[in-house]
Amino acid sequence: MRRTSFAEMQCPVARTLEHAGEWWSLLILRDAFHGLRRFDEFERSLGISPNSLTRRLAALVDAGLLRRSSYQDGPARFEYVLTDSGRDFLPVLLTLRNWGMAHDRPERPNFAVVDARTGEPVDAVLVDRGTGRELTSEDVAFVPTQDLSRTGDARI
Amino acid sequence: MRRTSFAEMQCPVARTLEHAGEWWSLLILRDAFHGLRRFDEFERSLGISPNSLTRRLAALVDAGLLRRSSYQDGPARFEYVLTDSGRDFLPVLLTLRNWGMAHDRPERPNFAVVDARTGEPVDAVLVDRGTGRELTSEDVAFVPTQDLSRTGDARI
DNA sequence: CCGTATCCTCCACGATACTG
DNA sequence: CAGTATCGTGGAGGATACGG
Repeated sequence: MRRTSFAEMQCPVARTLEHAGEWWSLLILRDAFHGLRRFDEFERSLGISPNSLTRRLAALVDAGLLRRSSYQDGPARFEYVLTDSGRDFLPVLLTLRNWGMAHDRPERPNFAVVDARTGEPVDAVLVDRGTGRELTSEDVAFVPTQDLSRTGDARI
Repeated sequence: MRRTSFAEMQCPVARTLEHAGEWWSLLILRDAFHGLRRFDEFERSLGISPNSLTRRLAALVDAGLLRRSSYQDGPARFEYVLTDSGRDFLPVLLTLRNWGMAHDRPERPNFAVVDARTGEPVDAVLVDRGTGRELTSEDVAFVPTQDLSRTGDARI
């Protein structure tokens, strides 16, 4: 056996890694978030070889992160657009980016609230329901909810 | 050239991928967050072959995410502990996990807000500063705070 | 117990050429 | 333009054996 199947592991991180496939996949998703949709756009942006791109695209479609959508008949043309699942990958990319930037630059990564679909920053503030007081990042921390952490055998 | 060097890319996501190395690396980091430190602990937890583990551990130490720390002389013994950089990877693991869990179960990934000092739940709501509208987890994604990424003992 | 050494396999990726 | 076909390679990872 050459490769342990991450898909069969209980851990949701491992399963995610299985679906995300290879590193190229994440960079393709990143470009998709930037609005790229067509084969040659990805090809030029990434400098990936066309056959590799074909494989990665197919894998992402297969994993349900991208959808292959016809936009022209005659000569059939397709574009690759993010599904909801694919869009849910944005936080992963953002944290990956933050790590990279934190270790390139003096600035540390900051807390940010972004639009779930577009990734655009959202100017929002946390408000305590009881007191009506605004909460800062000094006041609170974010932790996964009970629902998520208490899922039987699901360990990170 | 077999592999494009992600390290040379401008994109911080790509550079992060370069440093994280292979998928095993992320699972090793995950285990490190769970408190594992020794070779055989990782080996048993992951089911990874010992030589692969040696390579991954060395790569993570080389990338500055783990530190190889002697804890015993005589028969020299080492353990592998998270550096600050390694600890900064926690948000990546969390978002990876959230994605995996969101696609296993009906519930969407979410975060709970807790008091930074006591850990007590805080009943708070996100409000858009512009419109005054309350934001739900459907509207926004969270990029964890610096505070969270620095808490070494943060439960995953 | 904590690894290292050898050998091998498999597959992601690149190079190149080709097609409707 | 939007891919597919073919071929070759390097490196991750497993199996196994060995050592301090």
